[in-house]
Amino acid sequence: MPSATPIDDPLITTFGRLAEAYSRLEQWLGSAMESEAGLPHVWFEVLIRLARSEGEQLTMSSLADQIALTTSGVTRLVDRMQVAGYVERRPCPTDRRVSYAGITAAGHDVLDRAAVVHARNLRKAFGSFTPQDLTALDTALDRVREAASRLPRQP
Amino acid sequence: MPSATPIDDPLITTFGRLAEAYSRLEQWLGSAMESEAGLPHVWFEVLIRLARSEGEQLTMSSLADQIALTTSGVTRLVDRMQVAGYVERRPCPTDRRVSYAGITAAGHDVLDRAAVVHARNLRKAFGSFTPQDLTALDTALDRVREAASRLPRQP
DNA sequence: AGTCAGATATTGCGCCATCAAGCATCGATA
DNA sequence: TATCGATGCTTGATGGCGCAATATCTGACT
Repeated sequence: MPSATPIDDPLITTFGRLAEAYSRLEQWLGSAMESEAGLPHVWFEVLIRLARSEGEQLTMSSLADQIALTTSGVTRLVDRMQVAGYVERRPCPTDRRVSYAGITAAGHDVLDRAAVVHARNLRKAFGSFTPQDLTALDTALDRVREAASRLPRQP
Repeated sequence: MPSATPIDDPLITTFGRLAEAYSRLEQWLGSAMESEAGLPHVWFEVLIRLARSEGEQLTMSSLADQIALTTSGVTRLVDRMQVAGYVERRPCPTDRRVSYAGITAAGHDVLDRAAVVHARNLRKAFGSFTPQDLTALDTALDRVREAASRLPRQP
Protein backbone atom coordinates (compact mmCIF):
# COMPACT_ATOMS: atom_id res chain seq x y z
CA MET A 1 0.00 0.00 0.00
CA PRO A 2 1.23 3.51 -0.80
CA SER A 3 2.17 5.72 2.10
CA ALA A 4 -0.58 8.14 3.07
CA THR A 5 1.83 10.69 4.49
CA PRO A 6 1.33 14.28 3.35
CA ILE A 7 5.01 14.66 2.54
CA ASP A 8 4.30 13.46 -0.98
CA ASP A 9 1.83 16.25 -1.66
CA PRO A 10 2.53 17.45 -5.22
CA LEU A 11 2.36 21.09 -4.17
CA ILE A 12 5.19 20.53 -1.73
CA THR A 13 7.22 19.09 -4.56
CA THR A 14 6.36 22.04 -6.78
CA PHE A 15 7.54 24.48 -4.16
CA GLY A 16 10.64 22.39 -3.66
CA ARG A 17 11.35 22.74 -7.38
CA LEU A 18 10.92 26.49 -7.14
CA ALA A 19 13.29 26.66 -4.18
CA GLU A 20 15.95 24.56 -5.81
CA ALA A 21 15.70 26.34 -9.15
CA TYR A 22 15.98 29.74 -7.55
CA SER A 23 18.72 28.86 -5.09
CA ARG A 24 20.99 27.37 -7.73
CA LEU A 25 20.48 30.23 -10.15
CA GLU A 26 20.94 32.80 -7.43
CA GLN A 27 24.17 31.24 -6.20
CA TRP A 28 25.66 30.93 -9.64
CA LEU A 29 24.61 34.35 -10.88
CA GLY A 30 25.49 35.95 -7.56
CA SER A 31 29.02 34.65 -7.38
CA ALA A 32 29.52 35.43 -11.05
CA MET A 33 28.41 39.03 -10.53
CA GLU A 34 30.62 39.32 -7.50
CA SER A 35 33.70 38.07 -9.30
CA GLU A 36 33.07 39.62 -12.72
CA ALA A 37 31.59 42.96 -11.73
CA GLY A 38 32.75 43.25 -8.13
CA LEU A 39 29.19 43.77 -7.01
CA PRO A 40 27.20 41.67 -4.53
CA HIS A 41 23.95 40.59 -6.03
CA VAL A 42 21.88 42.40 -3.37
CA TRP A 43 23.59 45.63 -4.27
CA PHE A 44 22.63 45.09 -7.88
CA GLU A 45 19.01 44.51 -6.85
CA VAL A 46 19.04 47.76 -4.90
CA LEU A 47 20.62 49.77 -7.68
CA ILE A 48 18.38 48.50 -10.45
CA ARG A 49 15.30 49.20 -8.40
CA LEU A 50 16.45 52.70 -7.61
CA ALA A 51 17.33 53.34 -11.25
CA ARG A 52 13.89 52.24 -12.38
CA SER A 53 12.02 54.33 -9.81
CA GLU A 54 10.51 57.78 -10.05
CA GLY A 55 13.29 60.28 -9.42
CA GLU A 56 15.71 57.38 -9.20
CA GLN A 57 15.06 57.14 -5.50
CA LEU A 58 12.98 55.11 -3.05
CA THR A 59 12.12 55.40 0.60
CA MET A 60 13.86 52.99 2.90
CA SER A 61 10.58 51.24 3.60
CA SER A 62 9.54 50.64 0.03
CA LEU A 63 13.06 49.57 -0.85
CA ALA A 64 12.94 47.08 2.01
CA ASP A 65 9.63 45.82 0.70
CA GLN A 66 10.91 45.41 -2.84
CA ILE A 67 14.02 43.45 -1.99
CA ALA A 68 12.37 41.41 0.77
CA LEU A 69 14.43 42.70 3.68
CA THR A 70 13.49 44.39 6.93
CA THR A 71 13.97 48.13 7.19
CA SER A 72 16.69 47.39 9.70
CA GLY A 73 18.61 45.39 7.16
CA VAL A 74 18.11 48.08 4.54
CA THR A 75 19.44 50.76 6.86
CA ARG A 76 22.77 49.04 7.17
CA LEU A 77 22.82 47.87 3.56
CA VAL A 78 22.37 51.45 2.39
CA ASP A 79 25.03 52.48 4.90
CA ARG A 80 27.56 50.25 3.21
CA MET A 81 26.51 51.24 -0.30
CA GLN A 82 26.71 54.87 0.69
CA VAL A 83 30.27 54.41 1.92
CA ALA A 84 31.04 52.81 -1.45
CA GLY A 85 29.55 55.88 -3.12
CA TYR A 86 26.82 54.10 -5.05
CA VAL A 87 23.83 55.58 -3.25
CA GLU A 88 23.09 58.65 -1.18
CA ARG A 89 20.47 59.56 1.40
CA ARG A 90 18.17 62.41 0.56
CA PRO A 91 15.79 63.99 3.07
CA CYS A 92 12.11 64.16 2.23
CA PRO A 93 10.93 67.77 2.05
CA THR A 94 7.39 67.01 3.22
CA ASP A 95 7.99 64.36 5.87
CA ARG A 96 11.04 64.54 8.04
CA ARG A 97 10.72 60.94 9.12
CA VAL A 98 11.38 59.46 5.71
CA SER A 99 14.69 59.49 3.95
CA TYR A 100 15.15 58.51 0.35
CA ALA A 101 17.89 56.32 -0.97
CA GLY A 102 18.95 57.68 -4.35
CA ILE A 103 21.37 56.32 -6.89
CA THR A 104 24.53 58.30 -7.63
CA ALA A 105 26.47 58.66 -10.84
CA ALA A 106 28.97 56.09 -9.63
CA GLY A 107 26.06 53.83 -8.84
CA HIS A 108 24.78 54.17 -12.38
CA ASP A 109 28.17 53.32 -13.77
CA VAL A 110 28.62 50.16 -11.79
CA LEU A 111 25.02 49.19 -12.40
CA ASP A 112 25.39 49.40 -16.14
CA ARG A 113 28.59 47.41 -16.10
CA ALA A 114 27.06 44.77 -13.85
CA ALA A 115 23.91 44.58 -15.95
CA VAL A 116 25.98 43.67 -18.99
CA VAL A 117 27.66 40.75 -17.32
CA HIS A 118 24.43 39.73 -15.63
CA ALA A 119 22.55 39.65 -18.92
CA ARG A 120 25.34 37.67 -20.50
CA ASN A 121 25.30 35.14 -17.69
CA LEU A 122 21.53 34.89 -17.82
CA ARG A 123 21.75 34.15 -21.51
CA LYS A 124 24.22 31.44 -20.66
CA ALA A 125 21.90 29.99 -18.02
CA PHE A 126 18.79 30.13 -20.18
CA GLY A 127 20.59 29.21 -23.36
CA SER A 128 18.46 26.14 -23.95
CA PHE A 129 15.20 28.06 -23.72
CA THR A 130 13.21 28.94 -26.79
CA PRO A 131 11.32 32.25 -26.86
CA GLN A 132 8.15 30.25 -26.23
CA ASP A 133 9.72 28.65 -23.19
CA LEU A 134 10.66 32.06 -21.88
CA THR A 135 7.23 33.58 -22.29
CA ALA A 136 5.68 30.52 -20.68
CA LEU A 137 8.07 30.90 -17.78
CA ASP A 138 7.34 34.59 -17.55
CA THR A 139 3.61 34.20 -17.37
CA ALA A 140 3.85 31.37 -14.87
CA LEU A 141 6.18 33.34 -12.65
CA ASP A 142 4.03 36.40 -12.92
CA ARG A 143 1.07 34.42 -11.67
CA VAL A 144 3.08 33.14 -8.73
CA ARG A 145 4.38 36.59 -7.95
CA GLU A 146 0.89 38.00 -8.06
CA ALA A 147 -0.47 35.23 -5.86
CA ALA A 148 2.37 35.74 -3.42
CA SER A 149 1.80 39.46 -3.13
CA ARG A 150 -1.86 38.83 -2.36
CA LEU A 151 -0.92 36.86 0.72
CA PRO A 152 -1.73 38.46 4.08
CA ARG A 153 1.11 40.03 6.03
CA GLN A 154 2.91 38.00 8.68
CA PRO A 155 1.09 39.23 11.80
CA MET B 1 15.17 58.03 -27.95
CA PRO B 2 14.85 54.96 -25.77
CA SER B 3 17.63 54.25 -23.33
CA ALA B 4 20.10 51.72 -24.66
CA THR B 5 21.16 50.63 -21.20
CA PRO B 6 21.22 46.90 -20.61
CA ILE B 7 19.29 47.24 -17.38
CA ASP B 8 16.09 46.78 -19.36
CA ASP B 9 17.12 43.38 -20.69
CA PRO B 10 14.03 41.16 -20.53
CA LEU B 11 16.00 38.28 -19.04
CA ILE B 12 16.97 40.45 -16.09
CA THR B 13 13.32 41.20 -15.56
CA THR B 14 12.46 37.51 -15.77
CA PHE B 15 15.01 36.67 -13.16
CA GLY B 16 13.74 39.54 -11.04
CA ARG B 17 10.28 38.00 -11.23
CA LEU B 18 11.65 34.66 -10.14
CA ALA B 19 13.47 36.27 -7.23
CA GLU B 20 10.48 38.24 -6.06
CA ALA B 21 8.07 35.33 -6.44
CA TYR B 22 10.30 33.00 -4.52
CA SER B 23 11.26 35.45 -1.80
CA ARG B 24 7.68 36.38 -1.00
CA LEU B 25 6.47 32.79 -0.98
CA GLU B 26 9.42 31.68 1.08
CA GLN B 27 8.91 34.39 3.68
CA TRP B 28 5.22 33.77 4.03
CA LEU B 29 5.42 29.98 4.07
CA GLY B 30 8.47 30.06 6.27
CA SER B 31 7.01 32.24 8.98
CA ALA B 32 3.77 30.28 8.81
CA MET B 33 5.60 27.00 9.31
CA GLU B 34 7.58 28.49 12.14
CA SER B 35 4.51 29.73 13.97
CA GLU B 36 2.10 26.90 13.13
CA ALA B 37 4.43 23.92 13.32
CA GLY B 38 7.29 25.32 15.38
CA LEU B 39 9.72 24.33 12.66
CA PRO B 40 12.10 26.58 10.72
CA HIS B 41 11.67 26.10 7.02
CA VAL B 42 15.26 24.94 6.52
CA TRP B 43 14.70 22.20 9.05
CA PHE B 44 11.69 21.07 7.07
CA GLU B 45 13.76 20.98 3.91
CA VAL B 46 16.36 18.84 5.62
CA LEU B 47 13.84 16.44 7.11
CA ILE B 48 11.84 15.92 3.95
CA ARG B 49 14.98 15.24 1.97
CA LEU B 50 16.21 12.74 4.51
CA ALA B 51 12.81 11.05 4.63
CA ARG B 52 12.76 10.66 0.88
CA SER B 53 16.28 9.27 0.63
CA GLU B 54 17.56 5.71 0.53
CA GLY B 55 17.79 4.50 4.10
CA GLU B 56 16.32 7.81 5.22
CA GLN B 57 19.81 9.24 5.45
CA LEU B 58 22.19 11.40 3.45
CA THR B 59 25.86 12.29 3.69
CA MET B 60 26.62 15.78 4.90
CA SER B 61 27.95 16.70 1.47
CA SER B 62 24.97 15.59 -0.54
CA LEU B 63 22.64 17.16 1.98
CA ALA B 64 24.55 20.41 1.65
CA ASP B 65 24.25 20.13 -2.10
CA GLN B 66 20.51 19.50 -2.01
CA ILE B 67 19.62 22.41 0.23
CA ALA B 68 22.14 24.79 -1.33
CA LEU B 69 24.32 25.31 1.73
CA THR B 70 28.03 24.78 2.33
CA THR B 71 29.09 21.70 4.24
CA SER B 72 30.13 24.07 6.99
CA GLY B 73 26.62 25.37 7.34
CA VAL B 74 25.21 21.86 7.26
CA THR B 75 27.53 20.71 10.01
CA ARG B 76 26.13 23.26 12.41
CA LEU B 77 22.57 22.93 11.13
CA VAL B 78 22.67 19.20 11.79
CA ASP B 79 24.22 19.98 15.17
CA ARG B 80 21.18 21.99 16.17
CA MET B 81 18.70 19.51 14.75
CA GLN B 82 20.49 16.71 16.54
CA VAL B 83 20.19 18.55 19.84
CA ALA B 84 16.48 18.91 19.09
CA GLY B 85 16.34 15.16 18.52
CA TYR B 86 15.12 15.26 14.93
CA VAL B 87 18.21 13.82 13.26
CA GLU B 88 21.16 11.68 14.27
CA ARG B 89 24.66 11.16 12.92
CA ARG B 90 25.52 7.70 11.70
CA PRO B 91 29.04 6.63 10.77
CA CYS B 92 29.63 5.15 7.35
CA PRO B 93 30.87 1.57 7.60
CA THR B 94 32.95 1.71 4.45
CA ASP B 95 34.41 5.22 4.57
CA ARG B 96 35.35 6.72 7.86
CA ARG B 97 35.44 10.24 6.49
CA VAL B 98 31.74 10.43 5.77
CA SER B 99 29.01 10.62 8.35
CA TYR B 100 25.37 10.25 7.50
CA ALA B 101 22.60 12.43 8.82
CA GLY B 102 19.56 10.24 9.44
CA ILE B 103 16.05 11.16 10.44
CA THR B 104 14.78 9.98 13.83
CA ALA B 105 11.28 8.95 14.90
CA ALA B 106 10.78 12.37 16.47
CA GLY B 107 11.92 13.88 13.21
CA HIS B 108 9.33 11.90 11.32
CA ASP B 109 6.61 13.04 13.68
CA VAL B 110 7.38 16.71 13.38
CA LEU B 111 7.89 16.37 9.63
CA ASP B 112 4.45 14.85 9.13
CA ARG B 113 2.80 17.53 11.24
CA ALA B 114 4.66 20.28 9.42
CA ALA B 115 3.87 18.80 6.03
CA VAL B 116 0.17 19.02 6.77
CA VAL B 117 0.25 22.70 7.59
CA HIS B 118 2.67 23.37 4.75
CA ALA B 119 0.41 21.68 2.21
CA ARG B 120 -2.55 23.60 3.56
CA ASN B 121 -0.70 26.90 3.26
CA LEU B 122 0.48 26.03 -0.22
CA ARG B 123 -3.08 25.35 -1.23
CA LYS B 124 -3.96 28.76 0.16
CA ALA B 125 -1.16 30.41 -1.78
CA PHE B 126 -1.88 28.61 -5.06
CA GLY B 127 -5.62 28.71 -4.60
CA SER B 128 -6.21 30.61 -7.82
CA PHE B 129 -4.26 28.12 -9.94
CA THR B 130 -6.02 25.64 -12.13
CA PRO B 131 -4.50 22.18 -12.58
CA GLN B 132 -3.33 23.31 -15.99
CA ASP B 133 -1.62 26.32 -14.45
CA LEU B 134 0.13 24.07 -11.99
CA THR B 135 1.41 21.63 -14.56
CA ALA B 136 2.60 24.53 -16.69
CA LEU B 137 4.41 25.95 -13.69
CA ASP B 138 5.88 22.57 -12.88
CA THR B 139 7.30 21.98 -16.30
CA ALA B 140 8.68 25.52 -16.53
CA LEU B 141 10.33 25.22 -13.13
CA ASP B 142 11.71 21.84 -13.96
CA ARG B 143 13.37 23.25 -17.03
CA VAL B 144 14.90 26.05 -14.98
CA ARG B 145 16.05 23.64 -12.33
CA GLU B 146 17.62 21.44 -14.93
CA ALA B 147 19.33 24.35 -16.63
CA ALA B 148 20.60 25.59 -13.28
CA SER B 149 22.07 22.25 -12.33
CA ARG B 150 23.92 22.13 -15.64
CA LEU B 151 25.79 25.28 -14.76
CA PRO B 152 29.49 24.90 -14.02
CA ARG B 153 30.61 25.01 -10.42
CA GLN B 154 31.72 28.30 -8.88
CA PRO B 155 35.52 28.02 -9.34
C1' DA C 1 54.72 -0.77 2.10
C1' DG C 2 55.25 4.36 1.39
C1' DT C 3 53.72 8.63 -0.30
C1' DC C 4 50.73 12.07 -1.78
C1' DA C 5 46.85 14.45 -3.98
C1' DG C 6 42.02 14.69 -3.40
C1' DA C 7 37.88 14.14 -0.66
C1' DT C 8 34.96 14.71 3.76
C1' DA C 9 33.71 16.88 7.79
C1' DT C 10 34.56 20.18 11.38
C1' DT C 11 36.23 24.64 13.60
C1' DG C 12 37.65 29.83 13.99
C1' DC C 13 36.41 34.13 12.41
C1' DG C 14 33.85 37.83 10.36
C1' DC C 15 29.86 39.52 7.96
C1' DC C 16 25.16 40.33 7.58
C1' DA C 17 20.21 39.87 8.59
C1' DT C 18 16.56 39.65 11.99
C1' DC C 19 14.38 40.90 16.34
C1' DA C 20 13.34 44.06 19.88
C1' DA C 21 13.76 48.54 21.58
C1' DG C 22 14.22 53.42 20.98
C1' DC C 23 13.78 58.05 18.92
C1' DA C 24 11.77 61.49 16.07
C1' DT C 25 7.88 62.84 13.48
C1' DC C 26 3.20 62.98 11.63
C1' DG C 27 -1.87 63.12 11.68
C1' DA C 28 -6.08 63.02 14.12
C1' DT C 29 -8.79 64.29 17.80
C1' DA C 30 -10.30 66.87 21.69
C1' DT D 1 -2.80 73.96 21.03
C1' DA D 2 -2.06 69.62 23.56
C1' DT D 3 -2.17 64.78 23.44
C1' DC D 4 -1.71 60.26 21.67
C1' DG D 5 -1.45 56.36 18.63
C1' DA D 6 0.79 55.27 14.31
C1' DT D 7 4.63 55.58 11.16
C1' DG D 8 9.60 55.70 9.47
C1' DC D 9 14.12 54.98 10.43
C1' DT D 10 17.99 53.70 13.34
C1' DT D 11 20.58 51.12 17.00
C1' DG D 12 21.98 47.15 20.20
C1' DA D 13 22.01 42.27 20.81
C1' DT D 14 21.69 37.66 18.89
C1' DG D 15 22.09 33.99 15.59
C1' DG D 16 23.25 31.76 11.30
C1' DC D 17 26.00 31.23 7.18
C1' DG D 18 30.24 31.44 4.19
C1' DC D 19 35.25 31.46 3.74
C1' DA D 20 39.57 29.72 4.92
C1' DA D 21 42.27 26.69 7.60
C1' DT D 22 42.59 22.14 9.87
C1' DA D 23 42.32 17.13 10.74
C1' DT D 24 41.33 12.75 9.16
C1' DC D 25 40.82 9.44 5.75
C1' DT D 26 40.82 7.25 1.01
C1' DG D 27 42.62 5.71 -3.28
C1' DA D 28 46.19 5.58 -6.62
C1' DC D 29 50.79 5.50 -7.96
C1' DT D 30 55.71 4.23 -7.15
